[in-house]
Amino acid sequence: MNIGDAARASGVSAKMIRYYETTGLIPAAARTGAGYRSYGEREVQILRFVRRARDLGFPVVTIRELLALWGDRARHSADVKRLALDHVDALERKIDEMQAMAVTLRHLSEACCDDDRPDCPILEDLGRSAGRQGAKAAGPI
Amino acid sequence: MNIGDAARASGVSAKMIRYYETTGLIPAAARTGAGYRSYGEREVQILRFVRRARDLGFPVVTIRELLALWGDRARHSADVKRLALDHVDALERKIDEMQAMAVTLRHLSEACCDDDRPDCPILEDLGRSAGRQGAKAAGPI
DNA sequence: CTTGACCTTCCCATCATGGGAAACCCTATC
DNA sequence: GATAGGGTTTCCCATGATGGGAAGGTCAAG
Repeated sequence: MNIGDAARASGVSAKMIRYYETTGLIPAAARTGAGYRSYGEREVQILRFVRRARDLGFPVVTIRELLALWGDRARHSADVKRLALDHVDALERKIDEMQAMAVTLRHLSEACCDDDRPDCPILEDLGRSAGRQGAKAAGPI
Repeated sequence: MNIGDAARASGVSAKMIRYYETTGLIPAAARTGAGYRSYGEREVQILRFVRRARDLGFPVVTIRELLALWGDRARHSADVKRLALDHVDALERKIDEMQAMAVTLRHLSEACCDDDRPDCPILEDLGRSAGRQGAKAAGPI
């Protein structure tokens, strides 16, 4: 199987397969006489694993650990679970941040008259200097 | 005011101020005889605007539009509102994606025995080839 | 005049991904 | 056997927003 077939079979683009190989996430593929990378079912399996983990939002560093555990028959499932739950925590932190942004923006938008007049609470919020966002180091000197 | 003071007063790092200047997001600062960038209240105000917009998750391209509207006394508030609500939509799409990931991972983790045995539904999910994730182009030829 | 803090530009790195060029290879058709 | 088309290789560059750091110039206080 050439890289294009492996890409189609795994859902990982050929570009990314090469990238994963150079960064050591996946082992280097065997080569044909002409230098083409060659893949079998086993390799496609690994690529699918990576693809699925990416779809679940795991960063590549964590996928590296997951792959290692996957290949370790003496693994402790608790280690896998910890990686998964740590990632869930990270996801939830980001979700909370974004929800806070969305709530603020919805509030401001509700108060916006939404017509051809220039008055706009959104711009007023962004432009008001009262926030003193940068005050951490600019406090009373 | 030098760039360091402007950074402290606005909450935008000196590095980012220079970056915003080179990308044209903010106008080039005036220079002292020695070539130092010089900032006044007006410029700090702009930087705070950018900072607040970044905190609300707006991408820089959109901040560019927001800044233009901010400076346009003939603006229509509806245009601002549209930018804000489009961004809320984008946030919500990402939130939904991440929540789906978190839900899947929590389900899998609940089923994980969480001890020193190797059996793990998380790895089983990642490794199962039944998914055929890459099947879009690999279907019946 | 020295010292330390500040400023300048320039380059590099992140993270995961894509685009594109130049060269090479393989297969099918003529 | 020649040619065309599509696949593959490596290499370089770009993204977006941010930080790190080096080499060198500047300013203000002592």
